[in-house]
Amino acid sequence: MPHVLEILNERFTEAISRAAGAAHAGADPLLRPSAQAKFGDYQANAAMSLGKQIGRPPRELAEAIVQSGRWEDICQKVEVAGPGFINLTLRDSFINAQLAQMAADDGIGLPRAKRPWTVVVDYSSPNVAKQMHIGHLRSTIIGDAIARVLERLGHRVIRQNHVGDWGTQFGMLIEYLIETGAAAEDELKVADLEALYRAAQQRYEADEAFAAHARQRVVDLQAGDITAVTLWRALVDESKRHFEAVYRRLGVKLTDADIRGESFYNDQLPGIVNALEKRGLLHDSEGAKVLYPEGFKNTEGEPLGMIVRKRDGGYLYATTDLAAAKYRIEQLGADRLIYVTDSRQNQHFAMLFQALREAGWAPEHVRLEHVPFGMVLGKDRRPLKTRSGRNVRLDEVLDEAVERAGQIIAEKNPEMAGDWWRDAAEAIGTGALKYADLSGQRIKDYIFDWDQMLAFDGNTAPYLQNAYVRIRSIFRKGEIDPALVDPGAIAAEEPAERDLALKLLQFPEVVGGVAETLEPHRLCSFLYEVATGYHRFYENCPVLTAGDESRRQSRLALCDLAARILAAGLDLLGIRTIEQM
RNA sequence: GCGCCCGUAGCUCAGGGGAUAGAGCACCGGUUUCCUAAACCGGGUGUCGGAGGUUCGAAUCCUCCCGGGCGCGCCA
Repeated sequence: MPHVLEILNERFTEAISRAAGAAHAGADPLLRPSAQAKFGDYQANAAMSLGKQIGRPPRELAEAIVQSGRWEDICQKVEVAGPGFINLTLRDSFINAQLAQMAADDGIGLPRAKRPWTVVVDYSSPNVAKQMHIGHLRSTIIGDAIARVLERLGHRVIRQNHVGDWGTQFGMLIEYLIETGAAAEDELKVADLEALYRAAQQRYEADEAFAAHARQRVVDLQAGDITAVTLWRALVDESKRHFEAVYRRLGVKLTDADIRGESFYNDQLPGIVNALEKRGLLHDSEGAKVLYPEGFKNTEGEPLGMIVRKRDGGYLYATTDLAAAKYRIEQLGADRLIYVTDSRQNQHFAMLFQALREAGWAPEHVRLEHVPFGMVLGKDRRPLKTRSGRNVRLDEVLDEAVERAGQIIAEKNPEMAGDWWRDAAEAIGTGALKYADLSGQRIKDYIFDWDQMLAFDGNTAPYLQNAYVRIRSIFRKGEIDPALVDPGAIAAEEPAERDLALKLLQFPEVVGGVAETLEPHRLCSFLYEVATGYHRFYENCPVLTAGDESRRQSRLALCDLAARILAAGLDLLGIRTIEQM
């Protein structure tokens, strides 16, 4: 089912090629929702630039486009205004028909990709033997939303959680576990991974003999020594349980099956270096093997390189990233690679992508995309830390979010109690936390502010959840089963109804935009507009007491469609809706 | 030094070639015999960091500058 914008686009493309010549059949009509109500519902801005291009007065060209087009069935008014704007007012019957189609569709008008991509989304990527902290929040939340959106549009999404499960730090951890006797227990239980890490690190720094043993453990581990490997695996498993618990609470779709850590690529690394060497891409620099992707310069204006093998023969993250990308393209069949990491890694990914092209591992048709995001800052505009200067743990953040949400709803709706209250607190608390992260342009740093994210006014999750709750409340009160509402009954009459209807019809194009730009905040802005539109409708248009029955049915159907879009949109963001709050 | 990113209302943020730059918060004032007032309505905010340039048209694109953040070979 083509959505409104697609239909308009098609009509305009036709009209333009008729009015301006077939040579301009490909010209973008530049359709936008109108800036102001008096300019209609949509406006097409192509005549101005196109007129200039082909040497015709823009207004005249606009008139010609209007004359050449077919509008009667979809527009009640098409007029040229100002220097050459074409303002469209959609026909109510067209709006209603589109709404009916959308409402009758289980997918609420979201198209399924005709040629699905295989997309690998790399996100979250916490470190084994460390607690997940605030630094993992954005990648986890943004990555999950992106994966959900692509999945919903019918693409084959492969989540990859590239956990840090390898490296020299495991030597000290293993040595510490042995030294303290924890290793001797039947089942390794690490109450606090962070504490373990710190304790081991302290020993490492304070005791030279311990450090020497730890370094030996690294060698043992790499050599496959049974004791070292067993303890390493225990640490990994323990960490996975911790990750899993956080993901479940956060409502993030990552599971154990999505974890493919750095260690997975270990035995591929020598092959990677060999292959690069064979292609003549590597240079020797003080004993290290270095690849110089074209177009990168260092301080002195000399080529900037990526070290793929250290002087001592060890490998680095660049090597692992190359191996992982190659694996994703060749083994997983990916034609779109998405990396959700903080913006500081911009250059690293630019170089990585260039290297992948030069090595021939990423053919031209494979899209390589880094999805960078800014930092989480405190109100003081400094990176968020605890009072003692440590990273804020994610489980602590979640606890606080839920607790604060619980207090707020207890205050606003004292009748809620028990499981209802607890469930609502979870949904609102975690929803607020996630939405705050998703609703701004992801490239910017964002200021972490509990009061703001949990506010019931403004562009927040609770506001959206409340709009949904108010709709559901109507159906409860009227004892009406939404499944029995007739999608064809919608007849938007009042301005508030019409505004809401037009907004709802934009859902498919907005979701499509997110899939293209990988910017979830566009969906947030849209949902916020849906919610404000709904609240306005709610104030102006009684539903249950609408008077005549067909109007009542129409409004019920509009309510249900709005509820479904709010719920579906929030679900794409990984945020739950609830029945009461 | 080189590179990347950011700079929009007092605060938090949308808007990324189109008409008079928008929300929320905060501040003031309204609205409830009526489906959740957890809402809605009204009131006013701006050298869009600055200067040039491109364009019929610039917050948006280009150049330079200022301010802030981050990154620049054996960590990830």
